[in-house]
Amino acid sequence: MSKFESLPGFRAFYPEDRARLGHILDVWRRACRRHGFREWEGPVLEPLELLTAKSGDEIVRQLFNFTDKGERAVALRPEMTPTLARLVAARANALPKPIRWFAIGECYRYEKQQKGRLRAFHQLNADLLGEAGPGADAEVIALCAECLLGFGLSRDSFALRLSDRTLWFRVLASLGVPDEAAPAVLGAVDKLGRSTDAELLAQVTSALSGASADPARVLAESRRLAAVRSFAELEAAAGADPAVAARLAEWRELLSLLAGLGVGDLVRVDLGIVRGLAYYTGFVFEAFDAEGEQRALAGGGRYDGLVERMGGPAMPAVGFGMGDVTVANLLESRGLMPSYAEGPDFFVAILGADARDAALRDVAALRSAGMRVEYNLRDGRFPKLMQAAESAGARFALVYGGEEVARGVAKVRELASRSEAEVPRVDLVPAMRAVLEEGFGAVQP
RNA sequence: GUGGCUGUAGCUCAGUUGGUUAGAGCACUGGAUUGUGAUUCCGGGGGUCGCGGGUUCAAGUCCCGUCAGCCACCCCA
Repeated sequence: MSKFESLPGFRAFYPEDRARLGHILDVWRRACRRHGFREWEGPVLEPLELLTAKSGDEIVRQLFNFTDKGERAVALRPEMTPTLARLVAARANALPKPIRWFAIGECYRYEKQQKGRLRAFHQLNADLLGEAGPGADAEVIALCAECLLGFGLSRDSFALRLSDRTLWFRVLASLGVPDEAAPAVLGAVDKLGRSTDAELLAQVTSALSGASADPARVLAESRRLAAVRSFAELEAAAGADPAVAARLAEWRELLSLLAGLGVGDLVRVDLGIVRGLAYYTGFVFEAFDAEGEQRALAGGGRYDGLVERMGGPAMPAVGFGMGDVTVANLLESRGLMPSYAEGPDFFVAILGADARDAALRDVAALRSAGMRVEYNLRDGRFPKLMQAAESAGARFALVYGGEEVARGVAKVRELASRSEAEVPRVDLVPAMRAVLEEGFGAVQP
């Protein structure tokens, strides 16, 4: 055991772990590209004030922040959205709209870790900026779904809860809640299932201090709206307020677009989702595990005011984030995590010193042709070498002994079937290319 | 940040009322085996029992502290 341990919440990735992580990142990247999103990347270390500008001073508690040698207050990025806002703001007028961008990067949060939550994790962020209509929301929600379907998850194993902070704001306004008090009331809504009635009433009362609205009525109406689980219930709950009714038209459009994009069956209306974050302004959604643990897998929504607040022009935006830790847990529990070991194409088994020179020439030739080749560094006997080839994860072994070299051939062995064929060494590269493309039959007599 | 549970080999674990030099299986590695791989046999490496202190003739074992992991809160960008 080493004297050193890794820092809490930080992971090291052995090759098999890295292969699993790579699988997740690959699936995300492919899904984003299929949707026409372009990848960007930002700095891991950012000025502290970029992060507090977005989320307020309270988040410093959850940041890896310090003062660097130039006396700058800096922090490891806890997310990528502030960086995105800065990049977009800097070229806002030059970028063709809509902007479809995604990023995959490691992010850091100074929190006490537990299941599904570490201090360093990889996160996918996908954002669509410059389009205010429901078409953008639909596109991003569909992409979120595709980023999970790409793992081979069945359509009933997860779902997307869809809610709407615009609708919440309008309902609260019709109850006499002033705009500036609405986020605090939604903070109470976010805790509906977890706090006692007395605590909730106290929180709403405090949020409404100085306003004319009746806290008990606001709480009761909020409870009713938060219980809405379908669009039909939503229509019924909307009431007579024309501002609320107008919003339902955008709901209809969004639901229709989602159906058109083929993910309508994955969406569940759930007005109980309000997202704690104050900067969300419209539709918000959460992907969650529909079986068993019901854990949250991704979250996002519309944040129309953020780019402007970060110093850019007014720019509508919608996006989501998805972390590797919860996704990995889900795939493991569903048996969907591939356990492929990245083996070489060929294991060259060198039986003796008299064959090594010829074998290494062929190793070099195969490698130059782009094939992945491993070989035994010290001479070994046949059984051990076949074991070594197997445990290396190779599909084929190439056997080099004195006999083969003397006759100018190499022996090709398919490890799984244990069948063999001989190939003249002068034809080795094209023959092995054919084996990889067409299978072992390409060299069998 | 608060609370609960748990720390013995890479992994899963055993270790007696405190008592010799801390063990097993798996894994790794070498040999039996000088060209056809899953068996078998023999050998080897790997532990300051998470770390520090205390009690004791004696601590993996009891006590305190600390760190780490897991879980629940908090938070969830």
